[in-house]
Amino acid sequence: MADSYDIRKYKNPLFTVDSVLFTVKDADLKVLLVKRASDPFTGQWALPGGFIDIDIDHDADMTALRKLKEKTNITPQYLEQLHTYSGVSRDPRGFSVTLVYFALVAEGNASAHVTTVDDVKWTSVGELQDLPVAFDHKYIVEQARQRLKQKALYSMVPVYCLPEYFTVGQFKSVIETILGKTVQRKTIIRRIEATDMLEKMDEKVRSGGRFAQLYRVKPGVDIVNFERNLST
Amino acid sequence: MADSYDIRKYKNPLFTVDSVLFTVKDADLKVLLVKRASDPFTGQWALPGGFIDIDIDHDADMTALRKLKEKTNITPQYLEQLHTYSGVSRDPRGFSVTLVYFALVAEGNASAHVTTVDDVKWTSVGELQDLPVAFDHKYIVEQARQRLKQKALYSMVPVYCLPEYFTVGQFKSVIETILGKTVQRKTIIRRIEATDMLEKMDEKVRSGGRFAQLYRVKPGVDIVNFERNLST
DNA sequence: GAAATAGTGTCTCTCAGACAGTATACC
DNA sequence: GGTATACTGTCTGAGAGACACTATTTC
Repeated sequence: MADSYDIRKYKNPLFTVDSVLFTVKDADLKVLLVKRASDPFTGQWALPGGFIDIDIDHDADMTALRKLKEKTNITPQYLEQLHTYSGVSRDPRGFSVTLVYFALVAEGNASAHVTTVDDVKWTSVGELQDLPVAFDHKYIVEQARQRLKQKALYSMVPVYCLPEYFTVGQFKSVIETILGKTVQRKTIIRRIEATDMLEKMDEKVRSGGRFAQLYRVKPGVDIVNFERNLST
Repeated sequence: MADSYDIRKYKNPLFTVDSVLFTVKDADLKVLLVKRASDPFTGQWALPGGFIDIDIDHDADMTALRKLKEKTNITPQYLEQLHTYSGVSRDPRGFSVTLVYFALVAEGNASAHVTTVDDVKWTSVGELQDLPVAFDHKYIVEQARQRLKQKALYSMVPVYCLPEYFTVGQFKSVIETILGKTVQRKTIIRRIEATDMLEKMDEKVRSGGRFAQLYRVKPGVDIVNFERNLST
């Protein structure tokens, strides 16, 4: 780490914390964007985020959560660091550093506030091309999507796109949306049984045909990884 | 990302870039540490790093590489981001943010300069406990070691701990050192053949018994990942 | 020859993919 | 009954683990 800090010698880069928050709605992967109210890129869409407030935030995780809460009233079910983007050319104001988080939330836990304001919206990642997006945020969303895809291959993370109680069919659908391909229902069930991360509830729920078993994530368990990927 | 920057409102956190540089020497995993010349933690060992110089560095990757070059005269064969550590309590000077890289180098490409100075040294990660280490760097090294271990299970990254030309036996030994367990030679060979990332050289080299085939990483190829882990 | 390391052949085991077959709901 | 979705049984295939076997070098 650094020697004693000399403000005269090192100009400080602009440092911000942003989040790529995904959800799955109607078999479509959505990302949360906010409309910028000030320069640069006023009026364009950008990832929710902002500056660390060192009087409030204990660390950057807290900044990410606080900014999501403030701007969108959402507390994600899953949060991890994606990457830190930096460079002289990604912000017209000069050298900038952005710590980007990658977050997941169930669609039902997310829509209440978002639908009441017009400067925050869920955007289908497929439709990002056509949208005016600020900074390098289009690229960052794509990186996050790749990470989510990878994680869906070898871990249970997609459960964090689901409501508290869910069926195998819903879980399968979320995974298929993330991967962009179908997977064998049998494979999902084998994985659920292998992990011991979920528990069966006492109730079942109607779902078109035969009633479906309800599951939920066991309280307090950690995310489970597998030693073999699903096929790509 | 952030709205317009107001220095009066947001005090800037201290931002630095550090690297955890590993190598494998004599079947032992080593990490590069430098002795601090100034407060805080003067005289203790710390990860090599420092401040971004926004007049020189195009991005933080370049800062990491520049600092390694300046302090240790090493250019790593592999470099990726590990994590960004932040918080109010990890530096006595106040809220700090440190972007930490994870890097690998062959032992032979690394020792020339290091052995001539006494404020830079390779430390066995097993011996870190007994050493006075600054900040949370002990914890960070452990996180980096876990990442390296994971990567060794599902990717070819350990080749970046090897010199340009190497044998299956050397590759096997590096992997075993990183994992702390033996692996089947057959498994290594199967993986080498599956990836097409290495090429056989025309020469063989003596190695105690029968001559061993020399390999090298094909120029320009990317790191290859596998869909199944080695067992842990 | 023995010792040491390199390399091959091949069996087992685990788990994802595939898909047929059964179960239970609604109409 | 028909249709839709839930769930099970079981075969195949890929790749890691294990380990016996052969090959080539030095002594």
